Amino acid sequence: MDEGMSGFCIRNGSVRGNKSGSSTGTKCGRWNPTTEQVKLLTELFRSGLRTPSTEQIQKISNQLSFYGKIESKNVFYWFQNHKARERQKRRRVSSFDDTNVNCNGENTMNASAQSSAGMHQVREPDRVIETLQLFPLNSFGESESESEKFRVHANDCRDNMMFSYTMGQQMEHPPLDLRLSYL
Amino acid sequence: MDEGMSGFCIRNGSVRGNKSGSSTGTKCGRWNPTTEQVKLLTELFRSGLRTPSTEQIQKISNQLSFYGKIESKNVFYWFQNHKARERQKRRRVSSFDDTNVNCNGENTMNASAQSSAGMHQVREPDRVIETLQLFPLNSFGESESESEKFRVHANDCRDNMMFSYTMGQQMEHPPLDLRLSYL
DNA sequence: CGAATATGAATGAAGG
DNA sequence: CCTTCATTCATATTCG
Repeated sequence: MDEGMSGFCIRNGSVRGNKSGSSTGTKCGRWNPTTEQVKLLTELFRSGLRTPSTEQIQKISNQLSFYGKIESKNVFYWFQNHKARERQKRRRVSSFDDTNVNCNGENTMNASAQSSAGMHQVREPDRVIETLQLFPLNSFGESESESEKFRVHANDCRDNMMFSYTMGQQMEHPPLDLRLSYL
Repeated sequence: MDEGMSGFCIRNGSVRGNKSGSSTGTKCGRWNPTTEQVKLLTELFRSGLRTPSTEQIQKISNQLSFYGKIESKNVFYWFQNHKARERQKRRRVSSFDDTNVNCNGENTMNASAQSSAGMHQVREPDRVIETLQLFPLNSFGESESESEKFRVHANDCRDNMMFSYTMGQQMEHPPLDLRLSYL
């Protein structure tokens, strides 16, 4: 089935772990952030930066270009995605069955994946905020964070006491109603 | 040979030897759907469900959890992949010169792409963000010696200042200044 | 066993 | 901001 495989975008660097050597030829295709870039971006994110302004994007991109090719739009998209997924992640982790989550966690995910799409990793426990804000803006991380969204899942994603009927009750029949009309 | 792979592609081997014998390899690697789960998911797909909403995903996941460990994100990914690959095959089969040979457009980083990327952001009503003063006190900003004369080429409103000099790594003056106070 | 394949997972990029 | 698409990575499974 790989005939005609869309391989026009030659897989250049393959993994991002490129540290030396012919760094990503990066002929075309999409931006492949280096480890350092991801790390720094994550740091910024953790520091509370969520939606950098154009100027900030410019500067970040400029600085990060030291580690590899990068454009402003990459930074822009990165923050967009990171933020969005950080939020979506919360929603998607079902708190039903916890038999899976505790398996010592982060194994299959990359470093950035954990932050981005990783599941219930410990979110920033404390972003040692040495923040010295001059004006009462909303720059603070969590204060302005969830803005309009209320946190429905206030409790942690641990094995909270969900009403797990899956184990205790012996349901003689699976309550499966997967009809679209029901969903 | 580089010992790189610094943490990013953490392909930890801890998950080795998964399910050697144990049928329900509840190992933490990746979700391994059971036959019933796949069957039901396929049924739903065939019923026309393409991109379930969050609620639907939750319900499906919930129902399918009867057959084994599953999370919402598994359902989400399943539909994503299924749809994408259905399309992919489609595309492969009809490898005719479709009108949209726009694989060319994949030269993503061009003027149009940049402008578009920047576009969405420029719409920002430039609130005086200069007040964003944070002191992350993280490690990457240790070096004080960096000259404050950083000049970002803010010449153009667009972000057309990318110059990827991915030449090498000889200059190892790592310290960048990504402090928010600077940004 | 090792390559080829199928598929789960992740993420960059874009659209709306 | 939220959703969706496309591409790629990683791994389980199958096959020779």
